[in-house]
Amino acid sequence: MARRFKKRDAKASKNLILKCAIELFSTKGYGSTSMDELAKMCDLNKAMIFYYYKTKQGLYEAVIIQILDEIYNTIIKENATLDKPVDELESFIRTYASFACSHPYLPSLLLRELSDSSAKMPEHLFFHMRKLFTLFIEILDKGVKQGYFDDVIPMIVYFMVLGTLNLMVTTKSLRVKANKINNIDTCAACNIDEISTYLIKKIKKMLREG
Amino acid sequence: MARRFKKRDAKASKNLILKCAIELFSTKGYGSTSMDELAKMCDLNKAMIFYYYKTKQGLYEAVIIQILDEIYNTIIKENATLDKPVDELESFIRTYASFACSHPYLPSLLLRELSDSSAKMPEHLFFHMRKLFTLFIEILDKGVKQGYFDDVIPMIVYFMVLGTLNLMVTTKSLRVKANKINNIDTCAACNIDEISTYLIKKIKKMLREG
Amino acid sequence: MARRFKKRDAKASKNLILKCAIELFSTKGYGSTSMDELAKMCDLNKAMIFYYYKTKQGLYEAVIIQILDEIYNTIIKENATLDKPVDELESFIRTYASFACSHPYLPSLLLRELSDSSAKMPEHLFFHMRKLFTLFIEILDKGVKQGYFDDVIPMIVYFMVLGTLNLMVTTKSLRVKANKINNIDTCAACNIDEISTYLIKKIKKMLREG
Amino acid sequence: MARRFKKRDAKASKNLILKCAIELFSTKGYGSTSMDELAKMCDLNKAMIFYYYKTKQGLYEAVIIQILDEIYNTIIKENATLDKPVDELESFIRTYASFACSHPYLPSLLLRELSDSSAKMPEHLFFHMRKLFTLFIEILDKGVKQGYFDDVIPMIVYFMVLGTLNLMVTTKSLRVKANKINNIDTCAACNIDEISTYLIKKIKKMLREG
DNA sequence: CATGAATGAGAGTTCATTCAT
DNA sequence: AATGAATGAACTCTCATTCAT
Repeated sequence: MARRFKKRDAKASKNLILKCAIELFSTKGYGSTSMDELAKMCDLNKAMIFYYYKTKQGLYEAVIIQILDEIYNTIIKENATLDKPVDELESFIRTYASFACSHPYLPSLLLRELSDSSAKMPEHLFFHMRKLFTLFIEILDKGVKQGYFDDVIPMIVYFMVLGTLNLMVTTKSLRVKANKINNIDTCAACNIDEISTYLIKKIKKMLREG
Repeated sequence: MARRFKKRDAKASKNLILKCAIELFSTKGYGSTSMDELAKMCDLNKAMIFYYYKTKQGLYEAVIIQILDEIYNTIIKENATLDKPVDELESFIRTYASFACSHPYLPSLLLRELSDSSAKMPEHLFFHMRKLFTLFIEILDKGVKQGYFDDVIPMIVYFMVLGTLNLMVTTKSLRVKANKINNIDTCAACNIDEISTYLIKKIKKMLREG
Repeated sequence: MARRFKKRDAKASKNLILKCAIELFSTKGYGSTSMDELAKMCDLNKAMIFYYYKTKQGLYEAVIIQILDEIYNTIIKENATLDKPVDELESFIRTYASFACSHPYLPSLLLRELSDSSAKMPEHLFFHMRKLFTLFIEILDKGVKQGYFDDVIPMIVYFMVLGTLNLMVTTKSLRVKANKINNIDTCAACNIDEISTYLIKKIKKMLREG
Repeated sequence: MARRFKKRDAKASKNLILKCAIELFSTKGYGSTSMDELAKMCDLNKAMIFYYYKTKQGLYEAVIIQILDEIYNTIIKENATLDKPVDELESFIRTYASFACSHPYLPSLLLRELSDSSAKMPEHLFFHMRKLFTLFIEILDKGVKQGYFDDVIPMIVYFMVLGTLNLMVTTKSLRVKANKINNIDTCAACNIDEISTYLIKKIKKMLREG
């Protein structure tokens, strides 16, 4: 006999919604994601979404904060064991890269959000975005003070890292396709480690003194 | 006697729609852009949009192709007068940057499109995307052959350029805001020329032999 | 072969919606009236309602204004031929009464609206309400000046007329029922003319000098 | 240790719900009142409402009965000390008026209910409505028999009293506003005693013999 | 070319109500 | 007695699109 009412595990339900929402929002974008579809995807009643997250926009913000928090915490943990800024920079890049890779939807979501009419971005969401950047700045600053780096504009360097990784991850399938058609080298076979290694090498060289 | 029907030549109407569509699609995303709004924006009947572009998706593709074509043509024209690959690279970057700046919606649209579930991207749209990249490859290749550049993975370098510029342009207002709040250096005051100059310098250094 | 698209008679459609809306709003109240039901009732697509009236609230206001206007115009026309205030008062009452009777939903709608948290009543709706009352005031004023009436507080007298007529009309079926059950005299058999006659007689007596 | 469940005695909770329900139903109408809102208003769990009153409709009926009962009992008590019908009539009017004034939501609720598609009004609710009217009839009858009143149709007189008072109370803010805008005399400054006094005087005059 | 009326499907959101605890 | 999670249906409203004129 099928039960009419699902299990009453609030945390599980709330998390399930968040998890599915991350996937949908990032693959289809905010406007093209429907709450009907989301509800069906996590096999929950549509009303539950609003029960937990009030509005679609509210859910969306929860999604972004969740992602940013995860990255931030992962990076912080990794960097705890290091002390040379060059290593910390490398760790930052590798962590972000592997995170982006294992959460392939995340970059597109961040890209989308960053490129939105950003004026109206809610404060608490904005706050989480700055946290990650501030961490990056500190690493570069330390590197400059200790003589490893020179001529640094943190914001631009930050976007060179994020922009490149995000695009490389999100365009994966596109690059494979382009490679097949035109036989142009789109780095179609590169895995994320190779990409990170190249990027790190180049960023280091670019920031080196002299 | 007032005319019931506005008399505009077809081309003007079609172009007006395209122009407004570019702005809307890039500021709000595909799903959140409504044809009603678009029609109101260009003071034309909604049915005209469908008359000219058949479907919303069709209009969207026209928008992207239009953008890519403009960039491509602009770059081609600029580069016609140059012959050193280093100069061509610089020209490519500056042209793209200033274009992105004067069409502030374009980068977000490209970011959005690139990061979409790209499998279903229509062939002819895809074709235009590759054209631009191929141009970039040729510049780098020439640079390598003539001994200016070394250890080049074109795809990654390409995304370092596009990713950085796109993000710097689209996050402008966000960066200004972050700077005011936290007093962190977000390059809030940099104009597009300064950004380009820094980027070019770093890319050159990074690709230099040795 | 059934046509997929209905006749394109804008005026007819718009009026049909208004007509049905009057009936629904007044029999079920604002909150309990659904636009789905309304659409079905006038055999039109639901979207048409919003096409013509923007929102449910907008439609509701159109309904009230429509009603008030009809009453006002009817009374004005009737009174054009009269000049003694006593006759005008009688005409006002009879016209309103017969109108209320032939539009049995109107009084309930007005009652509802009047008794709403009226602060937020839209200006143009409010305007139409005052028009009718102003007309009533003028009649009474003339009556006082010409020595027919004495000791008049127009607002209260106005509500004695409207309140009584509205209640008598809307409670018709209730009164019939109560009469059957308890054998109490609820004026169950009175028609609107008898009611008006009694009301007029009493109002006149009540306003008479001395 | 914080208690998970609030400990309120049943009666208090049940009454609280009723009290809040009266206010909501009368200010917003049946259809526009939500149980969610009601629960929030009395800081109780939504399920409790259904625990005590089974359905929304059930709660609504309880609300009306509660109101009618209060009025009835108040009037009965006041009239116990009187014996002249003229005084009883005056007492009836004053009591109802002051009650309406101190429970400003009540008249609108009664108006609403009376003007509803009254066929489906539940029997026990109907019963309470008749009780009040029967009381009024008895007063008038006595008055006729003792030669104070003449030419009386109780139902109409009843509605002249109720209709007028209800409208005067519910339109208070509206009348103030209209007075400010148009400078027409809407009795905006009258208090309930002045209104009652005028109404009583007029009703008496109107029912007087001759 | 151009218009406005018409459409069906689906959007986000709220509803009254029920159940497990 | 009391709670919060869960539900399905209904809600207002918007969508892309089509047709008659």
